Amino acid sequence: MPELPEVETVRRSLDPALLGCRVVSVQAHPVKLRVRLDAEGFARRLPGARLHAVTRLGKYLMCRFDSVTAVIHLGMSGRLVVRPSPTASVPHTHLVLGFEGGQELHFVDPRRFGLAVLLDGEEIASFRPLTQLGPDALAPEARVALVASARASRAPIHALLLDQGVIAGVGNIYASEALHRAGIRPDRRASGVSGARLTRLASLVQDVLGDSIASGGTTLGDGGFVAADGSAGYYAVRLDVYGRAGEACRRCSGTVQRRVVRDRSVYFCPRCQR
DNA sequence: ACTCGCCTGTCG
DNA sequence: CGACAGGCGAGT
Repeated sequence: MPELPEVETVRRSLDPALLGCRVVSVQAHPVKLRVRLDAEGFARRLPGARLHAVTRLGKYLMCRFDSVTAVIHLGMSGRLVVRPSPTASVPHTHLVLGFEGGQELHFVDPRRFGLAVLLDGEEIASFRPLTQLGPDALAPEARVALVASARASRAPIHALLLDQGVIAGVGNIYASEALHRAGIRPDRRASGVSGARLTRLASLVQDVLGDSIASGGTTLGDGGFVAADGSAGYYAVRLDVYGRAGEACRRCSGTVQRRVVRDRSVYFCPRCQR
């Protein structure tokens, strides 16, 4: 479910709640996520450790403790929620960290496409899912990286935006939204888009991500994304095309179309996107 | 550079 | 019942 703005929203809501606090208890279940959750490792290594920082790269969160870092990815359905201790676990809760000060961090992921691993400094430097990421989509160098990759790629521009090895953090919602803002059809071959339009697209990607963060991310329907304090994001009301098939384009008199590409929905306005 | 599989839940 | 869901990676 979460893309960069939602993960950043979670990160910001974790900071005030847990930063500087020590882990006092761990409940972990050895469920199969993207990789099996090492319940025994979490339970053995985390108690007594202090949380020093929560950082983000693309859609990954890194919770840095004294000598280990928990790397967490929310997949499609993952949530991180902070609750007062004790709070009963909802179904599909795979990890609960109790912190001094009476707070609990719950990691819940019904579909189990997410990831939670505990790594030391050496392991994190070679952890594949992280090392193969491109620059974070909000970093200045992401603009250069996107333009350079697009010039060399025969893939549709939409696929390039979703490629985490090019820039990290854009998912299905914001790929459609950025292309709409840029007036570029999603199926356009990346190398066929002019340099000027690519440069503009690269900026607009950052604009749409920033706008969404400012709104606390996108929450679609019930059971959708929530920040760690349980609050929903309200960027959904500002979406131009995502989820709006058949509705009026907000920039021209066209009608938003939905198309399925490799089992993912792509939304665009055929009138103002070329 | 694609397809498919991984999972559960919701909605029509 | 099938369609669909905000992601990723193994395999071809």
